[in-house]
Amino acid sequence: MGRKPCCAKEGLNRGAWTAMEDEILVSYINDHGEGKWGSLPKRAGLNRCGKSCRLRWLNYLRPGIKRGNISDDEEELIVRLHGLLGNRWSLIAGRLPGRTDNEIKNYWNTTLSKRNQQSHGAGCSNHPQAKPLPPAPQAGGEAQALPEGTSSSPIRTKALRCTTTVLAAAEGFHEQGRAAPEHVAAEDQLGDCLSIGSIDLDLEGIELGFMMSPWSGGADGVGDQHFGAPGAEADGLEELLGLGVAGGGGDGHGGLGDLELAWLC
DNA sequence: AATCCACGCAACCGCCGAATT
DNA sequence: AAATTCGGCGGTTGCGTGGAT
Repeated sequence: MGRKPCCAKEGLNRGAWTAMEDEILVSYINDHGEGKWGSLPKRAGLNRCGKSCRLRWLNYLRPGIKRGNISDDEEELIVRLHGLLGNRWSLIAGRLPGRTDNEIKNYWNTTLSKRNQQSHGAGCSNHPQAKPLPPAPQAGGEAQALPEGTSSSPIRTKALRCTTTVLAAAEGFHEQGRAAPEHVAAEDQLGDCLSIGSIDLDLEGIELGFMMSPWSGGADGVGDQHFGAPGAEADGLEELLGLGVAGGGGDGHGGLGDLELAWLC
């Protein structure tokens, strides 16, 4: 499909934003609201591409952004969510109010991935950090993750890049010769490295029920504020992850639509 | 004091799916 | 139905900074 490349236009400012540009962008968005990023620069009088404006706003200028000083609780939550979701930074960020996907991605790449590497080889403990990083979910990657000759019918709600975790569970069932499991206990498949809880898939009703195990809650409640009481039954992934519930800081990230479930049939 | 190097972070790039034409 | 546009995401790059030599 033909598509003009963003930011290809010559003469646009690139690189670090100036205070003046920030001011113009904030002022414009305060007056006119977000959106229409493609035409925003022109309307606002910014010599930037729309994507650049969007990125600047979402990651740095938006109200409520927290910068730096990632707490231990936030860090643990990042690690846990990364173990569950892989490199789904926007989803992870949606669980950390005030944090952006870019910041979490950077934090992971600079800090946590190193720590993960250091602890690699120490065996699979109860901590996901001790587990090798899951392969980054790639577009269409779920298909190749399935055994040959296996057809899959993913519930593809929005994101193609998928939850490797759930697929891994499905794979495990395939290996057990169960073509169409009625119930998938993800915890069994994932081992205690991911003590997220058990996942029940009712394929007939395409209903999901989750029994959650305790998440370590921190002093500020980051770890458990969205997940309900331990053992409580949630209504699905959305509640499990707190996606779309309480807005996750209202940044528009996350949501059940971002998740994909796959099963073998 | 000067240079080198490693690290962290901000920003860019390319791709994708959804929405629109 | 096909083409195009838009918004969004994750991976990667490159610059600035601080520490080591």
